[in-house]
Amino acid sequence: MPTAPDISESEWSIMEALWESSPKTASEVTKALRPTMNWAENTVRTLLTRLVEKGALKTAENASGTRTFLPAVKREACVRAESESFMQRIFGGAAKPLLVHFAQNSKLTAEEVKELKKLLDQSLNS
Amino acid sequence: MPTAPDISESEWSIMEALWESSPKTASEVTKALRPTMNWAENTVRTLLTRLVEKGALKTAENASGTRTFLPAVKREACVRAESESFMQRIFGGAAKPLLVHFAQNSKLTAEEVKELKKLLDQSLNS
DNA sequence: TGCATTTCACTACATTTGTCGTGAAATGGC
DNA sequence: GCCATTTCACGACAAATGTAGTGAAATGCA
Repeated sequence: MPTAPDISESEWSIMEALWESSPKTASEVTKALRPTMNWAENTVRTLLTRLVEKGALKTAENASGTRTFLPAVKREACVRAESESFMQRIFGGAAKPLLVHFAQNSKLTAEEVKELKKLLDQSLNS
Repeated sequence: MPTAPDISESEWSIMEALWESSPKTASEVTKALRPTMNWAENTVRTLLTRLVEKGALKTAENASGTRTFLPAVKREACVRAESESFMQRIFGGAAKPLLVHFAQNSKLTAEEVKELKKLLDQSLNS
Protein backbone atom coordinates (compact mmCIF):
# COMPACT_ATOMS: atom_id res chain seq x y z
CA MET A 1 0.00 0.00 0.00
CA PRO A 2 1.36 3.37 -0.96
CA THR A 3 2.12 5.54 2.02
CA ALA A 4 -0.07 8.59 1.88
CA PRO A 5 2.02 11.49 0.59
CA ASP A 6 1.94 14.98 2.01
CA ILE A 7 -0.87 16.85 0.32
CA SER A 8 -1.12 20.61 0.68
CA GLU A 9 -4.34 22.53 1.00
CA SER A 10 -4.71 23.52 -2.65
CA GLU A 11 -3.65 20.09 -3.73
CA TRP A 12 -6.32 18.60 -1.54
CA SER A 13 -9.01 20.31 -3.59
CA ILE A 14 -7.64 18.68 -6.68
CA MET A 15 -7.62 15.30 -5.02
CA GLU A 16 -11.20 15.72 -3.90
CA ALA A 17 -12.29 16.39 -7.44
CA LEU A 18 -10.62 13.20 -8.58
CA TRP A 19 -11.72 11.06 -5.68
CA GLU A 20 -15.21 12.16 -6.42
CA SER A 21 -14.92 10.99 -9.99
CA SER A 22 -12.03 9.96 -12.17
CA PRO A 23 -10.26 9.81 -14.49
CA LYS A 24 -10.43 13.41 -15.57
CA THR A 25 -8.35 15.48 -17.94
CA ALA A 26 -6.70 18.64 -16.68
CA SER A 27 -9.40 20.82 -18.12
CA GLU A 28 -12.12 18.66 -16.69
CA VAL A 29 -10.59 19.05 -13.26
CA THR A 30 -10.41 22.77 -13.83
CA LYS A 31 -14.05 22.91 -14.78
CA ALA A 32 -15.07 20.75 -11.85
CA LEU A 33 -13.36 23.15 -9.48
CA ARG A 34 -14.38 26.32 -11.24
CA PRO A 35 -17.32 27.04 -8.92
CA THR A 36 -15.22 26.96 -5.79
CA MET A 37 -11.65 27.75 -6.72
CA ASN A 38 -11.32 30.18 -9.53
CA TRP A 39 -8.01 28.86 -10.75
CA ALA A 40 -6.39 29.35 -14.10
CA GLU A 41 -6.01 26.10 -15.94
CA ASN A 42 -2.25 26.30 -15.65
CA THR A 43 -2.54 26.49 -11.92
CA VAL A 44 -4.48 23.28 -11.94
CA ARG A 45 -1.93 21.70 -14.25
CA THR A 46 0.90 22.64 -11.94
CA LEU A 47 -0.87 21.12 -9.00
CA LEU A 48 -1.66 18.00 -10.98
CA THR A 49 1.98 17.64 -11.94
CA ARG A 50 3.15 18.05 -8.39
CA LEU A 51 0.67 15.46 -7.21
CA VAL A 52 1.90 13.00 -9.80
CA GLU A 53 5.48 13.63 -8.65
CA LYS A 54 4.41 13.00 -5.10
CA GLY A 55 2.80 9.77 -6.11
CA ALA A 56 -0.68 10.85 -5.15
CA LEU A 57 -1.98 10.67 -8.70
CA LYS A 58 -1.40 8.48 -11.72
CA THR A 59 -1.95 9.34 -15.35
CA ALA A 60 -3.43 7.43 -18.23
CA GLU A 61 -4.12 8.10 -21.87
CA ASN A 62 -7.73 8.41 -22.84
CA ALA A 63 -9.26 7.54 -26.19
CA SER A 64 -8.51 10.89 -27.78
CA GLY A 65 -4.85 10.62 -26.85
CA THR A 66 -4.82 13.27 -24.15
CA ARG A 67 -3.81 12.56 -20.62
CA THR A 68 -6.13 11.88 -17.76
CA PHE A 69 -5.47 11.81 -14.06
CA LEU A 70 -6.65 9.50 -11.36
CA PRO A 71 -5.87 8.93 -7.70
CA ALA A 72 -3.01 6.62 -6.80
CA VAL A 73 -3.86 6.67 -3.13
CA LYS A 74 -7.13 6.08 -1.41
CA ARG A 75 -8.95 8.96 0.10
CA GLU A 76 -9.45 7.07 3.31
CA ALA A 77 -5.70 6.58 3.69
CA CYS A 78 -5.03 10.27 3.18
CA VAL A 79 -7.76 11.26 5.56
CA ARG A 80 -6.27 8.96 8.12
CA ALA A 81 -2.80 10.42 7.64
CA GLU A 82 -3.97 14.00 7.83
CA SER A 83 -6.08 13.23 10.86
CA GLU A 84 -3.23 11.52 12.59
CA SER A 85 -0.94 14.46 12.00
CA PHE A 86 -3.56 16.94 13.11
CA MET A 87 -4.24 15.01 16.28
CA GLN A 88 -0.51 14.87 16.92
CA ARG A 89 0.02 18.56 16.38
CA ILE A 90 -2.89 19.97 18.28
CA PHE A 91 -3.90 17.33 20.78
CA GLY A 92 -0.55 15.78 21.52
CA GLY A 93 -1.62 12.61 19.80
CA ALA A 94 -4.46 11.80 22.14
CA ALA A 95 -7.85 10.96 20.70
CA LYS A 96 -9.90 11.70 23.76
CA PRO A 97 -9.29 15.42 24.11
CA LEU A 98 -9.84 15.72 20.40
CA LEU A 99 -13.17 13.99 20.60
CA VAL A 100 -14.08 16.04 23.63
CA HIS A 101 -13.30 19.19 21.75
CA PHE A 102 -15.42 18.37 18.75
CA ALA A 103 -18.20 16.88 20.81
CA GLN A 104 -18.45 20.11 22.72
CA ASN A 105 -18.01 22.50 19.84
CA SER A 106 -20.38 20.98 17.34
CA LYS A 107 -24.08 21.28 17.15
CA LEU A 108 -25.36 17.86 16.35
CA THR A 109 -28.84 16.56 15.85
CA ALA A 110 -30.31 13.99 18.17
CA GLU A 111 -30.03 11.50 15.36
CA GLU A 112 -26.33 12.12 14.93
CA VAL A 113 -25.72 11.87 18.64
CA LYS A 114 -27.46 8.54 18.75
CA GLU A 115 -25.41 7.29 15.85
CA LEU A 116 -22.15 8.43 17.38
CA LYS A 117 -22.92 6.83 20.69
CA LYS A 118 -23.49 3.59 18.91
CA LEU A 119 -20.13 3.89 17.14
CA LEU A 120 -18.40 4.60 20.41
CA ASP A 121 -19.85 1.46 21.89
CA GLN A 122 -18.74 -0.56 18.92
CA SER A 123 -15.23 0.81 19.18
CA LEU A 124 -14.98 -1.04 22.46
CA ASN A 125 -15.72 -4.65 21.71
CA SER A 126 -13.98 -4.92 18.41
CA MET B 1 -10.80 39.24 21.31
CA PRO B 2 -7.80 38.79 19.07
CA THR B 3 -8.48 36.60 16.09
CA ALA B 4 -6.29 33.53 16.33
CA PRO B 5 -3.35 34.01 13.97
CA ASP B 6 -2.02 31.34 11.70
CA ILE B 7 0.47 29.27 13.63
CA SER B 8 2.77 26.87 11.84
CA GLU B 9 3.81 23.51 13.14
CA SER B 10 7.15 24.53 14.63
CA GLU B 11 5.61 27.67 15.99
CA TRP B 12 2.98 25.60 17.69
CA SER B 13 5.63 23.89 19.81
CA ILE B 14 6.79 27.25 21.00
CA MET B 15 3.27 28.28 21.87
CA GLU B 16 2.71 25.08 23.81
CA ALA B 17 5.75 25.77 25.93
CA LEU B 18 4.42 29.20 26.75
CA TRP B 19 0.84 28.19 27.27
CA GLU B 20 2.10 25.61 29.66
CA SER B 21 3.90 28.24 31.68
CA SER B 22 4.80 31.84 31.03
CA PRO B 23 6.41 34.26 30.86
CA LYS B 24 9.67 32.74 29.74
CA THR B 25 12.84 34.18 28.27
CA ALA B 26 14.07 32.92 24.94
CA SER B 27 16.59 30.65 26.54
CA GLU B 28 14.06 29.31 28.96
CA VAL B 29 11.84 28.38 26.06
CA THR B 30 14.79 26.75 24.37
CA LYS B 31 15.55 24.73 27.45
CA ALA B 32 11.94 23.75 27.90
CA LEU B 33 11.85 22.38 24.38
CA ARG B 34 15.29 20.87 24.40
CA PRO B 35 14.08 17.33 25.19
CA THR B 36 11.74 17.20 22.22
CA MET B 37 12.98 19.62 19.61
CA ASN B 38 16.71 19.94 19.51
CA TRP B 39 16.70 23.49 18.24
CA ALA B 40 19.52 25.99 18.31
CA GLU B 41 18.65 28.95 20.47
CA ASN B 42 18.59 31.20 17.42
CA THR B 43 15.97 29.03 15.84
CA VAL B 44 13.78 29.49 18.86
CA ARG B 45 14.42 33.23 18.80
CA THR B 46 13.39 33.46 15.18
CA LEU B 47 10.18 31.61 15.87
CA LEU B 48 9.50 33.79 18.89
CA THR B 49 9.99 36.90 16.80
CA ARG B 50 7.67 35.67 14.10
CA LEU B 51 5.03 34.84 16.65
CA VAL B 52 5.25 38.30 18.12
CA GLU B 53 4.87 39.77 14.63
CA LYS B 54 1.83 37.61 14.08
CA GLY B 55 0.35 38.81 17.31
CA ALA B 56 0.37 35.40 18.94
CA LEU B 57 2.84 36.43 21.62
CA LYS B 58 3.53 39.54 23.65
CA THR B 59 6.76 40.53 25.30
CA ALA B 60 7.56 42.02 28.67
CA GLU B 61 10.67 43.03 30.53
CA ASN B 62 11.57 40.93 33.50
CA ALA B 63 13.41 42.09 36.59
CA SER B 64 16.87 41.57 35.13
CA GLY B 65 16.04 43.68 32.11
CA THR B 66 15.88 40.90 29.58
CA ARG B 67 12.84 40.18 27.53
CA THR B 68 10.26 37.57 28.28
CA PHE B 69 7.51 36.18 26.12
CA LEU B 70 3.94 35.28 26.89
CA PRO B 71 0.87 34.28 24.91
CA ALA B 72 -1.33 37.00 23.48
CA VAL B 73 -3.98 34.54 22.39
CA LYS B 74 -5.66 31.82 24.34
CA ARG B 75 -4.81 28.27 23.59
CA GLU B 76 -8.44 27.35 23.41
CA ALA B 77 -9.02 29.94 20.68
CA CYS B 78 -6.14 28.65 18.63
CA VAL B 79 -7.21 25.07 19.06
CA ARG B 80 -10.64 26.06 17.91
CA ALA B 81 -9.29 27.83 14.85
CA GLU B 82 -6.98 25.00 13.86
CA SER B 83 -9.74 22.48 14.41
CA GLU B 84 -12.17 24.48 12.36
CA SER B 85 -9.74 24.75 9.48
CA PHE B 86 -8.87 21.08 9.66
CA MET B 87 -12.52 20.09 9.68
CA GLN B 88 -13.08 22.37 6.72
CA ARG B 89 -10.19 21.01 4.72
CA ILE B 90 -10.62 17.33 5.30
CA PHE B 91 -14.25 16.82 6.19
CA GLY B 92 -15.86 19.58 4.18
CA GLY B 93 -16.74 21.42 7.34
CA ALA B 94 -19.01 18.76 8.76
CA ALA B 95 -18.52 17.63 12.33
CA LYS B 96 -20.27 14.33 12.09
CA PRO B 97 -18.01 12.55 9.60
CA LEU B 98 -15.06 13.86 11.56
CA LEU B 99 -16.38 12.44 14.79
CA VAL B 100 -17.23 9.21 13.06
CA HIS B 101 -13.71 8.96 11.76
CA PHE B 102 -12.05 9.47 15.11
CA ALA B 103 -14.58 7.37 16.96
CA GLN B 104 -13.80 4.49 14.66
CA ASN B 105 -10.06 4.93 14.46
CA SER B 106 -9.26 5.40 18.12
CA LYS B 107 -8.88 2.83 20.77
CA LEU B 108 -10.64 4.21 23.81
CA THR B 109 -11.12 2.81 27.25
CA ALA B 110 -14.57 2.04 28.55
CA GLU B 111 -14.18 4.98 30.87
CA GLU B 112 -13.47 7.37 28.04
CA VAL B 113 -16.35 6.08 26.02
CA LYS B 114 -18.69 6.64 28.92
CA GLU B 115 -17.41 10.15 29.35
CA LEU B 116 -17.76 10.97 25.69
CA LYS B 117 -21.27 9.68 25.54
CA LYS B 118 -22.16 11.95 28.39
CA LEU B 119 -20.66 14.91 26.57
CA LEU B 120 -22.59 14.08 23.45
CA ASP B 121 -25.81 14.06 25.40
CA GLN B 122 -25.00 17.37 26.95
CA SER B 123 -24.28 18.87 23.58
CA LEU B 124 -27.95 18.41 22.83
CA ASN B 125 -29.85 20.19 25.54
CA SER B 126 -27.59 23.14 25.98
C1' DT C 1 -3.70 21.38 -45.54
C1' DG C 2 -3.46 25.44 -42.91
C1' DC C 3 -5.16 27.85 -38.96
C1' DA C 4 -7.33 28.18 -34.38
C1' DT C 5 -7.53 25.78 -30.12
C1' DT C 6 -5.99 22.72 -26.63
C1' DT C 7 -2.50 20.44 -24.21
C1' DC C 8 1.81 20.37 -21.93
C1' DA C 9 6.41 20.97 -20.37
C1' DC C 10 9.04 24.67 -18.44
C1' DT C 11 9.94 28.61 -16.10
C1' DA C 12 8.84 32.21 -12.86
C1' DC C 13 8.22 34.54 -8.72
C1' DA C 14 6.41 36.00 -4.26
C1' DT C 15 5.37 33.92 0.47
C1' DT C 16 5.80 30.94 4.23
C1' DT C 17 8.36 27.75 6.83
C1' DG C 18 12.32 25.52 8.87
C1' DT C 19 16.92 26.27 10.44
C1' DC C 20 20.39 28.66 11.60
C1' DG C 21 24.88 32.19 11.51
C1' DT C 22 26.96 36.91 12.38
C1' DG C 23 28.14 40.69 14.69
C1' DA C 24 26.92 44.24 17.76
C1' DA C 25 25.19 45.45 22.36
C1' DA C 26 24.26 44.65 27.04
C1' DT C 27 25.38 42.27 31.52
C1' DG C 28 27.51 39.93 35.30
C1' DG C 29 31.63 38.73 37.75
C1' DC C 30 36.02 39.40 39.29
C1' DG D 1 36.77 48.85 34.61
C1' DC D 2 37.57 44.65 31.58
C1' DC D 3 36.50 40.31 29.66
C1' DA D 4 33.55 36.24 28.97
C1' DT D 5 28.82 35.23 28.31
C1' DT D 6 24.10 36.31 26.98
C1' DT D 7 20.83 38.56 24.39
C1' DC D 8 19.18 40.41 20.16
C1' DA D 9 18.36 42.27 15.70
C1' DC D 10 19.25 41.07 11.03
C1' DG D 11 20.39 38.50 7.31
C1' DA D 12 20.62 34.09 4.94
C1' DC D 13 19.12 30.25 2.35
C1' DA D 14 16.79 26.07 0.79
C1' DA D 15 12.31 23.69 0.35
C1' DA D 16 7.37 23.93 -0.08
C1' DT D 17 3.27 26.37 -1.61
C1' DG D 18 0.21 29.33 -4.26
C1' DT D 19 -0.53 31.14 -8.56
C1' DA D 20 0.37 31.81 -12.95
C1' DG D 21 2.74 32.95 -17.98
C1' DT D 22 5.34 31.35 -22.38
C1' DG D 23 6.09 28.97 -26.23
C1' DA D 24 6.16 24.69 -28.61
C1' DA D 25 3.53 20.63 -30.13
C1' DA D 26 -0.41 18.16 -31.14
C1' DT D 27 -5.33 18.08 -32.78
C1' DG D 28 -9.63 19.10 -34.87
C1' DC D 29 -12.02 21.24 -38.33
C1' DA D 30 -13.11 24.14 -42.39
